[in-house]
Amino acid sequence: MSPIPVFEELKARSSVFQATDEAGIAALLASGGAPVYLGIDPTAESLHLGHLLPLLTLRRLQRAGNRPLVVLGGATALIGDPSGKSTERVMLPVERVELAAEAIRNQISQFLDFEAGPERARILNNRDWIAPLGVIPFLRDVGKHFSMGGMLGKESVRTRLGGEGTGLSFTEFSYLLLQAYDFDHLCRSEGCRLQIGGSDQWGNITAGIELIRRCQGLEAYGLTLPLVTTASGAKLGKTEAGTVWLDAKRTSPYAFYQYLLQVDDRDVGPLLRYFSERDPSSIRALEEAHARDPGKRAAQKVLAEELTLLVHGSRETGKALRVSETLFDGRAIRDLDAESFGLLETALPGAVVSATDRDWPLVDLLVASGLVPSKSRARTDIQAGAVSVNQLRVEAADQKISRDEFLWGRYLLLRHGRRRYAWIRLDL
RNA sequence: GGAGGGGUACCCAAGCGGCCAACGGGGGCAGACUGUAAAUCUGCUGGCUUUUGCCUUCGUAGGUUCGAAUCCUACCCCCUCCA
Repeated sequence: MSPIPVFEELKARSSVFQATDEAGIAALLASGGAPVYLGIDPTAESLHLGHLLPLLTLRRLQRAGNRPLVVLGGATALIGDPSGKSTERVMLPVERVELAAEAIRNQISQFLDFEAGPERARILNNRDWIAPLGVIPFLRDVGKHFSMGGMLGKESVRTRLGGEGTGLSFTEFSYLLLQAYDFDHLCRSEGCRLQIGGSDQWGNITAGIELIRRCQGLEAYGLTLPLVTTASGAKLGKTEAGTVWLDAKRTSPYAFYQYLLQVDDRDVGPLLRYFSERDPSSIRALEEAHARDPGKRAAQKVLAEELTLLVHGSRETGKALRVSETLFDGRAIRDLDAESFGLLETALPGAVVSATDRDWPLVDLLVASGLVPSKSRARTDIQAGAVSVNQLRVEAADQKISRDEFLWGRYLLLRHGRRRYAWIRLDL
């Protein structure tokens, strides 16, 4: 167990954004075996970096002896949470939500312990108790406890009704009731008194607390975690190129590792505190080392390695590390052997070309490798000096690549910009 | 329901008959400098293409015109004020 109370630890890690009753929560968590509820709506078939803080916090709470209850929103994902959204959402098909729920269930499993005794984790699906509800009982038993005034006062509703947005449908407006009902349900069935969630969940969480007080006369608690953003203001894991997913098929372990390795100096300290397993004093030491010699990226390396290990396991992490060293530690690619290059092939995007041709226009190879979307873009970029082949910059847009430029008779290493690499393999 | 204002590329925002694929800013991409960082400076930024050019875009649908994002008509949506 932690040498300091777990709630204090969360605060030390800046992981507490809002809490309904700090003393009450601290006492509940210290008492041991307290069920803690975290809801995740399955809106995509993978979790992404943004889900990590709530999950890892739940994991910390479990290690401190509490019992995680993860609720997959099989029902709520069909309604759509307006919290934090400026426009009405497109409704998801039922099948998509079901697939997503299954996929996410598997991902969550790797973060929590399902074997332990009283604190063993459980994953539930709110479809199981919401779907059977009839409209009339729901409106009478749940709806009656909500005042329009209170609901209209919620931040998520006000921003949608107030501004220039697209307004808010009744469907999304009623989301709050469902999540509140979930908490009430878990309180009855599992004795759960604490819900955690992202900072945008505050309104939903407090609604549940209120419902529990009215229906059961019990006091329940809520805790929100900060929205993790980067120094440039973006949400962590959201880039122009897309989302950083936890699913290796969507974001390769190498890409995942690289994303974290490239984190802004200003962000790395806070991110370590949020995510690292290391204790606060060791994190502080790391930050100091990083401040002395930021070029080494000691802090980023720890962050990237630790999280890649957690999400993708040691095998993939080792691979991501080796590939990163090969590509960025300034060694000549020719000094490698074909076997080592084969490792790059498994980590980077690339393409296989038929050996029947004698030579290939570079623009075609760039398009085939996925580094650029079109030939015209490839030409533009070559002329801007953005492209190199086997670590040599190419300046001529009509450059052709001949067979003997392939290393070991079959591999070509393409680079676009400073850090995007791809391979071309000759199909022998 | 009435009066007015507005819908322009990823976002904001100019343009208001030809010189408009459309000023400017942001974002993004790339180059220089660095540390695979930040800041700064520079270039590019609708798509395709053998760079000659072709195709698509200024809320939607029509119309006027040699020619429209710019004018006309209808429709849809948003904002402000009045009821």
